[in-house]
Amino acid sequence: MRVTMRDVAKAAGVSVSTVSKVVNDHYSISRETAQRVHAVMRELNYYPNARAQSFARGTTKTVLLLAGMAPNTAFNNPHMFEIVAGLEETLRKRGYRLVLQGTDATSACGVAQEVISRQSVDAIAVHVGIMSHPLSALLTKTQFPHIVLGMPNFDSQVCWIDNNNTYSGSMAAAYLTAQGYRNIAFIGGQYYDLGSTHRLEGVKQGLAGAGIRLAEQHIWLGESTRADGYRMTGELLEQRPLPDAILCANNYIALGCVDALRDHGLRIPQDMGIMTFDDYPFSRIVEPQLTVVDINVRAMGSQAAKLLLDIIRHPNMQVQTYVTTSSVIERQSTRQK
Amino acid sequence: MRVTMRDVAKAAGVSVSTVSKVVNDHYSISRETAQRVHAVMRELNYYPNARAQSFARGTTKTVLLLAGMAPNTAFNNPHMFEIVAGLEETLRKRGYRLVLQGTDATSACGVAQEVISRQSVDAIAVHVGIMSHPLSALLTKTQFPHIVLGMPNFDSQVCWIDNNNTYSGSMAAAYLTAQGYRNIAFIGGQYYDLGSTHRLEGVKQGLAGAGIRLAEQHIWLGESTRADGYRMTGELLEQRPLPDAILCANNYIALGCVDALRDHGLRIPQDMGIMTFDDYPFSRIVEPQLTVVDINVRAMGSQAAKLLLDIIRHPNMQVQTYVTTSSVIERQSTRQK
DNA sequence: CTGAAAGCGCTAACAT
DNA sequence: ATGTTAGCGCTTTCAG
Repeated sequence: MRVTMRDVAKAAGVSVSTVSKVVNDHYSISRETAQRVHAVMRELNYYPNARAQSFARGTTKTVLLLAGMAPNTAFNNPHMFEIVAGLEETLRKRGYRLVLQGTDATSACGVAQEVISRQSVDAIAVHVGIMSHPLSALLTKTQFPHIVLGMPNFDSQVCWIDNNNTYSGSMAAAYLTAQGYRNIAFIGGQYYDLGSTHRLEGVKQGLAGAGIRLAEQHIWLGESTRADGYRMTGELLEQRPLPDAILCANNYIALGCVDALRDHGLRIPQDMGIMTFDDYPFSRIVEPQLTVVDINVRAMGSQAAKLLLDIIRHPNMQVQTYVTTSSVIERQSTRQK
Repeated sequence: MRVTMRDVAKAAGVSVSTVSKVVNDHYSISRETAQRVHAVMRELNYYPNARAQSFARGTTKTVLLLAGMAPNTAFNNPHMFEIVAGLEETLRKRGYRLVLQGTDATSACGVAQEVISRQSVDAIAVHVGIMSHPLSALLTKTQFPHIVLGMPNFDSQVCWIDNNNTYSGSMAAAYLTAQGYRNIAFIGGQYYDLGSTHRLEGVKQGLAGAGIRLAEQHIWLGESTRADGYRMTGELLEQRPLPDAILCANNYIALGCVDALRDHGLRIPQDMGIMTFDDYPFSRIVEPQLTVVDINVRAMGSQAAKLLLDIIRHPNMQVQTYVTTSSVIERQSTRQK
């Protein structure tokens, strides 16, 4: 039979409540009894039953992550799992566990509803990819401790955290201008792609800071695919004067951009500098390896965990925050000073 | 205040045990009472408290995954997270939850020890990347429900599941011979890389089945890196007669192989066929896109979940099994018939 | 500083 | 078919 607190209490000649206090480092316990009880616990190989603890305490020390996990998600969106890893690590260090639950945008709200009602976890993290209006309403109405990983693309009172894409954009601009580029182009996603839009915004700001204007005919927006990156680059290359560097909003677009430059016989970086965002998945595969603004999404996950634990303590607190975890990684696709 | 079973019982004019039986679909409950109680539950918006359930039942309906999750794991090893997704999906469909815990090979055993003693989960899945002798001993000694994802590279009595790399190897060989290739080479990882070794074994078998022998000078083994793939391909190309196709044990090696062929002025697939294993991460990026034996690791995760649930029911059952979830994806790196 | 005792909300014999 | 009741193992007042 499993050894319980009663067994320890009996063997140590104290009451169960004393054992409980020892387990929980209660201040009122004397050094001697604490030591004695600890010795007995070790001797009997006692470990408190986690289920009983969470029942008695009314908390699970557990956080649920709701995210889309359709087939190939790990391949198509490794960033998400890197955020998860950061989240888990920091939660673990603070005594919490992360439970994973795959779902989609339509059923996420129902799942959250049940989890909240059943009190099976202490808080919920929601990947922005499955956010919806009903879920947003549920979270704000119940005030259940939560955080959304990524800024919702609609107006919402939920707590969220996202990386500061605007800042990353201005970092890219600052880097390129520092390398002497003066005539920069941007190809990216459309208005509903908030990440791309913010990066573009930051690029404009960064360039403005250097007294440079991003010409309208040097901004191309389309789909975030290799194919559309190729197409946009083609169109861009028909403009005169040619830019001296192209900033791609993400890896997929960059991949098409590189293809297009090769097909046009333009050398990187001699004829054209290339820079993009995120160090994955392709930036190190293409020839030449790409200079990027790397975004440490794991750090963002870690930050999300910290915020979430704060929110658990203060459930009515609202946080909506950008974190900056980016840095430039200089490679061969831009000319070095 | 939260609504409990007592409230439901009172409002429905029945006892708590009846409510409990309704909640659990006990056979002894009449249709009428079941309906009435359900109605009350809905009206009061009652959901059973998960913590109390798991305390009273003595089970958590939860599985723990122990895996290495150091920074960049999601980028370097997306396969692992795809397995996780498959595991989670199937567990969820059967009423179980997956909790994630990052750890490393040295601390994994202690973590497992504590989890088992505290009974905080019903079973453990362990990624083979963090397996160790002590952990193996712990799992076999305690007979705690577990499954190792991947075959341990040492002799062990633990339960494990792995994909059938030997079979995948023979599939590759069968495909290449069917396309008319007759003089095939293999470049892969060294003996301790079990995946590569098994693939090679399968390739030999498959070729033998077609009456072809894999010549010793056409087998090169090294590190699983782009650089070593490049090196091995270079050495291979000094052999005469040249092979008509090269099988690469994985994407990293294939990447270097493609580089080397390009540098030697050999066209793919006109001068040399290329084939590799796994559809990620690079097989679709390189020019031309690579024909591969795709291994559906998500299906393996799903299979692992099913086995684990069996093992929970029969804790003394031992399973050590290979699953075959692979298929050939024909692309442009091999000549088509 | 320590102990007694009342729960936490549900499950599962057992009785009716 | 339904109800009674004794736990599950720990936490947490409240007395002492």
